[in-house]
Amino acid sequence: MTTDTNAPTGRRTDTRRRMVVGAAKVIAAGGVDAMSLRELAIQAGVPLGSTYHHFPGGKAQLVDEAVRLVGAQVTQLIEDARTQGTDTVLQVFADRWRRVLEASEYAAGCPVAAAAVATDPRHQEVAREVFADWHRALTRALRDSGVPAKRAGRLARTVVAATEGAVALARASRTSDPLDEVVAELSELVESARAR
Amino acid sequence: MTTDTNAPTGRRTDTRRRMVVGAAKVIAAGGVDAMSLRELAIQAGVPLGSTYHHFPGGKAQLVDEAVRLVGAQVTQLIEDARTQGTDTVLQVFADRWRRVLEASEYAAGCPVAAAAVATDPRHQEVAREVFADWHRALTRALRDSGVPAKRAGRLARTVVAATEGAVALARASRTSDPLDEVVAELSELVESARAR
DNA sequence: GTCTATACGAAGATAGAC
DNA sequence: GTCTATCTTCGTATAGAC
Repeated sequence: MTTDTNAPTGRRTDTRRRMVVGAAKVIAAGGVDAMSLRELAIQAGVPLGSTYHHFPGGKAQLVDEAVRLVGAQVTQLIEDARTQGTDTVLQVFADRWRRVLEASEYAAGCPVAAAAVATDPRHQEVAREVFADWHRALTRALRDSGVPAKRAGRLARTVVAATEGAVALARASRTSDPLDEVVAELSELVESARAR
Repeated sequence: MTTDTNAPTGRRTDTRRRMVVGAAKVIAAGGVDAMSLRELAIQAGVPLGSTYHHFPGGKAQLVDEAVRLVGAQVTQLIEDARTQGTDTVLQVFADRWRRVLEASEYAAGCPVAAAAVATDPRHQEVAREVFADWHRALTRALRDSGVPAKRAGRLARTVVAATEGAVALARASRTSDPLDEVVAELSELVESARAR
């Protein structure tokens, strides 16, 4: 039963997830305000009313879940790169956003950043938690690659900030050049932090 | 006549500017979508209909003017610091945003970044131009302070990206710590770029 | 020329039929 | 439990009175 992927319950579960994924995409492209439950329900092929069955907390809940989902995915990405001893965690992190940018022709960016600049403090809090997760994971990765513990935290924060900023610049200029340039400079910075 | 600050025409001109300044603040706090012409008109003490007399292009025009205004102010700030030989252009740029963050208790950020992630390509284009202005000014400043010409452009881009990203992180965490950390790292980077 | 009143659409959310 | 129809509010924009 539970292995039957065509079962009604299976489809329903899939629908719920598709709504969260769809929400993440719309938020990444236009911010929290641009995400309409109506349009999202239409795109997912479910009636508007059903949205409140799956998400009793309404729009706020859906937004939070979407941001947390992307947040967890990226945290995992960083963790995987770290445990595999990849010494280019920078690249892994930046490439994730490069793919989002290119796949959307620079229309979409980072949904966590969108939540960070939302008016609702609730969404900002979620963004804070996700950024903190990324920061922790990146700090560990930098320490693993030889950056002194005292410096790693500050450097990891800069990696998150610079990359997020580069994504915004890339959207404005419709080029991934900002991301390339920032990664190059961050690499220099990490290298010099390792040396001393 | 033109020096009479209490003249009706004087007040009108002031009203128009106040609307642009007010728009910039709302955009900085909640993004382009959060800026309502209704609320803005109320706050400025003018009827909603008058908005379209001052800004025939409607909301889009007001948004663009607001973003360009802040953009020009910051460009001037960088230029002033450069011509006065300030070797901490980084600090001047970052402090500008630190003030915005603290004055709003971390509710407001950069309106240009907000335009960069807007759905309307028109606003993104304005953001691109403003970012380009800042980039040019910062590149010149870095060259003046001894950074090789070939490196200065890349480094300036990183300064803009990292600072903008730090503002977003600061809003999420309701602390200016990210800005401090990023400025510290950027200073190291500039210093090392000067040395070699 | 300045402002009042309103048109028109879309948003989030819910009530209630089935 | 699932979906239809609707309520209320707020957005941009405009028509037309003064």
